[in-house]
This record gives sequence, C-alpha cells and structure tokens, in this order.
Amino acid sequence: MAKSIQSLQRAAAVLRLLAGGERRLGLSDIASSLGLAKGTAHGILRTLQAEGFVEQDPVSGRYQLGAELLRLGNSYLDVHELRSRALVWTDDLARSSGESVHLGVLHLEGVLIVHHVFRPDDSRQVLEVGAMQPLHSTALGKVLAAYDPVARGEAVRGAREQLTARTVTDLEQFEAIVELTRSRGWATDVEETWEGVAAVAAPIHDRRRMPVGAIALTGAVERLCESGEVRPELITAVRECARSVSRDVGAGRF
Amino acid sequence: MAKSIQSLQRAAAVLRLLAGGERRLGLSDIASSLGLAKGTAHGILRTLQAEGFVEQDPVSGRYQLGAELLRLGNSYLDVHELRSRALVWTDDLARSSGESVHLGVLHLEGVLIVHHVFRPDDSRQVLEVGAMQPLHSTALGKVLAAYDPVARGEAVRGAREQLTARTVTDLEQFEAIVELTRSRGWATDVEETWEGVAAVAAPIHDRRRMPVGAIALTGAVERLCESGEVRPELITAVRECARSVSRDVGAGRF
DNA sequence: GTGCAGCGGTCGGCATTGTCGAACACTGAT
DNA sequence: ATCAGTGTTCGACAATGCCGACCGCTGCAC
Repeated sequence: MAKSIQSLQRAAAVLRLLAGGERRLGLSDIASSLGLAKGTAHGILRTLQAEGFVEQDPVSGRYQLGAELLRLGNSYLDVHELRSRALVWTDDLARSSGESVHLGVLHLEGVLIVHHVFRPDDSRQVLEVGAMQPLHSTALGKVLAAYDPVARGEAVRGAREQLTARTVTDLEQFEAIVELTRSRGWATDVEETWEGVAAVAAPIHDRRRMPVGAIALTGAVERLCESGEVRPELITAVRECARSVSRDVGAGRF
Repeated sequence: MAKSIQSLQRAAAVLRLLAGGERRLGLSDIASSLGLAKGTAHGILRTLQAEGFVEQDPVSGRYQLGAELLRLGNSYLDVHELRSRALVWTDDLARSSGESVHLGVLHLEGVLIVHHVFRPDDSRQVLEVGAMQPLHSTALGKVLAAYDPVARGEAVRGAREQLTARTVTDLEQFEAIVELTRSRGWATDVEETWEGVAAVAAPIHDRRRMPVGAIALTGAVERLCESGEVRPELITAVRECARSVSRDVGAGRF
C-alpha cells in the first residue's frame, strides 16, 4: 500500500484523541499529545470545525467532537448490509426470548455493536449501538476470535484486562475457550465482563463461510442461567437466529 | 477565518457524498462527482480506509462509510452535555405521557436528533438518534427556528418541501407560525411531516437564554390530539420538561 | 476467443500546499 | 502589575499532496 496523506492521518488522530478523552481538550494539549506544532494543530482543528466534525466551546476555547460525526455514523448504519438483513431476525429473537439482542462486528481491537434490540419490557435501557466491547471476555468477542483469524490475533496480542472475578486473562485458558467455541459453534459469557450479566453468542457467516459478525443474547444471569450454565433452549435460539441471518446474507450476495 | 486545509475539505466532501448516496460508490463516480482527478480521489480514499472511516467491498471495489464513524459518533454522544443532562427528564416525560420523546439540536439545515426515548410499550420502534428532521414542518424545527436566528435563516432560505397535504410551504404563513411559536413558547406538528403523526415541542435555553436545543413529544395523531389540537396537558408536560432541562443546563455551567 | 471499454490502482514531476515556529491578543491567577 | 497560560495569526520555506498519463485487470459484447 502506498503512502497515506499526512494531514488526513493527523486529522484522524485528532478525532481519535478527542473521542478518547472524556472531557474537552485544549489546543495545546492536542498539539503536544500528537507531537505537532500548535499552528499545525490549529489548522487541522479549524478545518474540522468548519466541516462540523469538531466543535469548540466559545467560552473556554476547548474542542470536542462535532455533530456531523453522529450524522455520518447514522448513515453508516443505513448502508450496513449485515445490519439491515439481521433486523427482523434479531427482533424475533428478542421477542421470543424476552431478552436484549446485540449484533457485533470486529473493529480494531474489539467488537463494535452495530445493532441493539432492547429487552421487550418497560425497564430503562441505554442504547449501546456504536459502543465497543472487549474480545476476550464477551460472548460476541469469543465467537469472533474463534472464527476470524484477525480477531483471534488481536485477542491474543492485546491486553486481556481483568474485568470481574471470573474474567479469563490467562493465554492458555483463553485459547482453550476459543478452541471449544469453534468446535461447538457458540460461546458464553457468565459474569466475565459485567457482574450479574450473562450472554450467549453465535457467529454469522457469508456464503464463503467467512465470519462477518456475531449475534448475542444478553441478560441478567439469574434469568439466563440455570446452575451456572446458560439454559440450552436459549443457546438453540441464538444459533438458530445466527443461521437465519447467515442464510439471508449468503442468499443476497449475487 | 483563515484558509482551510484542502485535503481535509475534500475528504469531508467524500464522506458526505458517501453518506448521501444510498448505495456504495465507485472510485470514478466519486472523483467525477467532486471534480477531482482519479489519483487524487484514490489517495484520499486510501487514507480514509486506513483510518477506518471508509470501507471497500473487496469484490466490487466500491466504497462505503466505515465503522470508525459509528464509534466516533457514539463518543460524540458521550461528551454531549445537553444530552446527558436531559436523560432523566426526557425519560420521565416518556413514562408519564406514554409517548416517545426526542431531543434535537440545530445542525446544518435541519434538526439533528441526539436523543430518543422509545414509547414505553412493546411495539417495534426504530431508533432515530443521528437522523435529521426538516426545520419547517416538525415541531422541533419550528421551535428552533423561532428562537435561534441561524435556524430561522436556514428555514426561510431553504426549500420548504411539501411532505404531506398539511405541510406549510408558503413563506408568509411559515413566518406567522414562527412568530406564534415565539410568543407562546411551544410549537406543534399535526401531520405536517408524516401522515398520522403529531408532535409538540418546547425550547431549551442556557443561562444566557440562548436556545441550545428542543424537546418534542411524538406519537399517533389520534392519541395526541383532540379535535385537531394537541391535548393541553401534553403541551404543559413538554414545556415543564424543557424548563427542567434548561434549569439543569443553566445551573451546571459554572 | 478476442476485442474493447470500463474499472481501480500506481507512479513521478511539478508547484501548490500544508507545515513550522515566532509573534500576537487575550484571559485569569498570582 | 506581572506572568504564565491560552487560542490564534502570519509568512517563509520546502515538503507535500495534486495531477494526468500509464498499468493490469475484469467483464461484457461481438
């Protein structure tokens, strides 16, 4: 691959920096964090601001991400083929199981949630579309690591953070889980990422049997599990749903 | 304002073009649409792809928006101060009224939805966060046009598309509505944007009384309205909610 | 099978373009 | 009043990204 455009690389780094920092960032912080001259960083920010990718607080002068990113992110979802094909199936799964359903794809060093069906009751729930989940501890992540060599590489290479008491961080144990997942075709997460939360996931393949994403059923551990294991009928339902989406994706690819 | 960085402007134009076109676009289409040489467009796309802002279908070679945009758009929501302060109030409003609630801000020539609370029942609903609404026909848009001079300018200048039989497109009538909205402090949309859908909206101000957004209650016209008018208790509830958020925003700004 | 027309991708010369660092106006705290 | 910060502007320099011709490939048509 030939060389990238320098100013674009830097602009992308600025956006990622702003996305990482919780609070608004000042120009000097940004410039020094990226090793740029203040004037250079200012030029990039000025342009990003004019395009709506970045906003500036008029009183403090600090910068934060802009609204245009939200609009473009939404457009991304509109075009997302896997997501559109999964809509009805995931909806059915949430309805029949009474739990929330997530659709995730591999992105960078984690799982990006591209669709989220709320649990069908009146409880308060926050939408997680656009959020990232770790590869090593979540059901979605394990499934992707089991079928996608790139995901597996990231999970093995990356830091497997200890999120709860039950998180598996040891490399050998993790690889055994990946192996088990590939052989049986599904993965679970029983309080390995969040206390009290369990999940089951199954992979989605395209017609060349390449993994393109995963579907997960997530809910309170006391509802999903029986004596420490996820209830078999839920596992079946998730796998069934993932197979349906796979068929749908494969069929439409001509 | 000094000059913008050319390559960034062009990259932003590429992203917007990809966001606009429903389908994936080819390199030549992009280059000719923006009046660029193919080599130039390719350099920009190559960099955007490396950064994750654009993805390329390996078989057709066509380009579409990338996952990084979704992630960044989500980060934008995390930092959004107005949204975070409005969360609890809008939730209460949806709960007490039994209808869905939207929080919108002015962006470009329309209203950008930054928060959406689903109607609290089991019906299928699509999340509209990140979507745009027109200024001239929606309740949110009218409120923003009434209080924000920039929004008003956009609404007056822009094309006021006829969306339903009841949409007001005439400039004079529209300005009368804006005037009425400002004097009474709220706006409605009874089947002016979508058939069968009605809405009420009220403005959110910061402590300098500058408009920063608007809150709307949206639902089926037969539930929200009585003899062609939105029910008074709903109008009161929306205004109350908007005032609460305004107080919250104003109080936290020190 | 063979031609052609379209695609995406590459390369190198030219000059436009973005970079850099110093100087600027301004704010707020010392 | 001073000072240490901030975000911003500016101009000179050369590195940078732009352009247009060229390449290899695919797929359609004949």
